Formats: sequence, C-alpha cells, structure tokens
Amino acid sequence: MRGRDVSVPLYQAKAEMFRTLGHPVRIRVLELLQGGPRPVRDLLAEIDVEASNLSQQLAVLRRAGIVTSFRDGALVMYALSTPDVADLLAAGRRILGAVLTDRDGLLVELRSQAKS
Amino acid sequence: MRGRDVSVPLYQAKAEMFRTLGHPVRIRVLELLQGGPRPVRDLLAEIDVEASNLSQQLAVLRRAGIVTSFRDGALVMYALSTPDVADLLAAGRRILGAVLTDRDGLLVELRSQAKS
DNA sequence: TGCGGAGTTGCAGAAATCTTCAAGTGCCTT
DNA sequence: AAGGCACTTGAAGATTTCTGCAACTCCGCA
Repeated sequence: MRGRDVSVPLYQAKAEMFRTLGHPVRIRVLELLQGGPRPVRDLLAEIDVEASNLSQQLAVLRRAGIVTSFRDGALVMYALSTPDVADLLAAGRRILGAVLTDRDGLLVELRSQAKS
Repeated sequence: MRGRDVSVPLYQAKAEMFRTLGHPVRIRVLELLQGGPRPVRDLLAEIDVEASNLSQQLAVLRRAGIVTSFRDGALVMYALSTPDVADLLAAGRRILGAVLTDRDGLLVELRSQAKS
C-alpha cells in the first residue's frame, strides 16, 4: 500500500535483478567495485568501452539500486550499495564452474583466478 | 585449445549466466525445480504461460546447462543440473531484500516467504 | 572569464529477446 | 493403426536492449 507498484510479483523483481547483471561491462564494474569505491575514470581505464557506454551501464546499475554514486570534487565515485553483491558473484562463479566442467577451456581460466 | 571458442572471456560467460536467469518464467521454473525433478505438465500447471512459451524458456535453461531433461514414459522431466543454483537464487533474494529495504511493499512479501 | 577534463543524457540505428502461431515428434491407449 | 495427450521446433512480428555520436553539465584551474 506504500510503494510504487505493489502488483509487481516477487519473481519478476528477481528476474529484473538478474537481468541487470546480465551484461559483460556491468559484471566487470561490479567485480572492480568489490575492492571498494572507485571513480569512473578508473573503471574506464580498465574496461575498454566508450565513456558514454560505461555511463549508460552505470546508470542501469544505479537504477536497480545495486550501486550508488557520489561526487568527489571533479570525479564521480561509484560503490556497491551492499556487500551482498559479492555473494551473488561468487555463487555465479560456482555454477559456472559446475556447468562448464569438461566443456571447454573457460574452466581452466576459471580455476586459475579465484578472483574475477 | 579444446572447446568451442576459447576467446570468450570469463566475464562474458558470467554475464550470459545471469542473463539466462533474467526472465520471470525461468526464475519460477528454477524455484519449482529446487524441490526436485518435475514433469513439464506440472510446471505448466503452476506457471500460467503457454506450453510453447514454457518450452522455449526451458530450452534456454537447457542450452545454458542450468537444467537437464529426460523422458519418463509420456512425460518429459526437468531437473536442476546442479544444486548450486539454489545458492544463486538465495543470494539474489538477499540482495533484493537489501535493495528494496524501505522502498515499497515487495519487502513485506519477501520476508514472509523464505522460500520462493 | 574562459578552457579542458570528467561524466551524463538524448537519440537513432543495430542487435538480441519475447511471444505466439502453426506444424511436427513421441509415446501410450484402444 | 488411429487418436490424443505431452512437448518441441520453426518462424515472424513486436518489444527491449545495446552502442555510438553529438550535445550538455559540472568542476577546477589559468
């Protein structure tokens, strides 16, 4: 009775959550932010994508409430809005491992970097 | 050197994984399958979607390697390919909780069903 | 005040997803 | 072998998401 659209079913909200993570650039951003807040310019330096594109992807994450941003002088900083995100990425990694087992070279890469 | 396309970066595989979960019907299927293997007809009875549409979504999950299927007489059964999927859904639930806090009624619904 | 660096926003064309319809396969029952 | 239930597949139009360009805002500095 309080918020916006009470009729949005829970499973749809969940789907939107996952869909938000379903983009390479957005995944990379989240992985980088796991190490703490970072300015856009840093992300830009590591991700190889156009500035406007990165901004669009950051906006998607912001709208979903997964990251927050604030200005620090001339720079704009981004940070995870909750550390729980790390769990999600970790769980994703585990499934990927299970699924890719003996199904091409990614597995090797996966094992060799407990991070990323 | 073995599998299909070694050049597919890991973070892209991750993004695809999450994107696969980014659909309401697919989320529901996975939630239902957490209780064990089920025939399509059961899923169909609980999900309110056309048979052909459900089939398409099941195919997406199958291609991603998240579920497996096998025939049992006249029925086709589906099952999670790995129990790790439950962790992923649980992690998603946690983030949703964190993100939605004091941001509309879904929170209430979320708390009241540790399942789903 | 005028510049340049740092990001964001609006858009439009391109690409990927969804949804549904029609047709097809498999298996069981009679 | 005929019929019917249980699903899957193929295709096409509708919708959503991506990407890159151009224009714009905000801040710090000369």
